[in-house]
Amino acid sequence: MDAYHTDAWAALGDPTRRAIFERLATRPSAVGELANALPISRPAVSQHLKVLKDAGLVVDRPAGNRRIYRVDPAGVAHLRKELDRFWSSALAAFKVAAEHNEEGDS
Amino acid sequence: MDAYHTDAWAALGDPTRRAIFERLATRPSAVGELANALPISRPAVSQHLKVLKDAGLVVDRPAGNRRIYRVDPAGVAHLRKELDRFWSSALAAFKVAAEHNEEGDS
DNA sequence: GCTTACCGTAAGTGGATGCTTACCATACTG
DNA sequence: CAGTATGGTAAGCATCCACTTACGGTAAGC
Repeated sequence: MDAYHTDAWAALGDPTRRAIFERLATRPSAVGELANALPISRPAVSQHLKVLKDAGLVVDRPAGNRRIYRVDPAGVAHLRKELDRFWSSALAAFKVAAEHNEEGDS
Repeated sequence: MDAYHTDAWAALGDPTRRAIFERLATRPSAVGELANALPISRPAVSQHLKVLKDAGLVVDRPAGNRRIYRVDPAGVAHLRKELDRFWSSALAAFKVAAEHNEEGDS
């Protein structure tokens, strides 16, 4: 339950997917609705949504004729945690290096 | 001064580059040193470093024979800010949707 | 000055990827 | 039951990307 099929980082690495994700965060939408607001075709949006869904970032729910996509809370929390870990591990030693900024190799 | 050549998100989307970045955050290293610790060749590391450098995430400094790469504070701060903006814009409306979680359409 | 170490770049290659059009399945509408 | 709307998927394609080997160029060691 804590392992996702694909990397959320890589999934959001694509600008188009980031745009889709941000738009979904603003408001859950149907596929055609997203495609209408983006400069790409509807199948392309569908494929992007598949990637996002595979990464656990979005979930879909059938709503009559259409299919509503929305941001997945669990995936967001997971990514949030991963980002926090990344930052902490990155900035921890980084701050130490900043202290040695004056001169340390001599 | 606030525009970077390439996307930091996309740069860190690659797992190998994330590993390099984290390792550099832990401790500044030379190219061969990184290549020795990774399952890829030295030129591959060089190319990854070029991408990271282009994204403003790392800086390099010649040290005698070798070339030391380290994390760039400005790039890290920039990415941090961008991530914060992303999260705030994403989670703002997302929280609203969570309140409607009980049931709203029936 | 010659050899060795370190590194960036050029060239080439296999595989991933983002996009398109075409097609099929499902659900609402008359 | 047709006809329309919505969307997932297959097939094809052009591009990008990560990696390799080969080469050139600078700095240290003898």
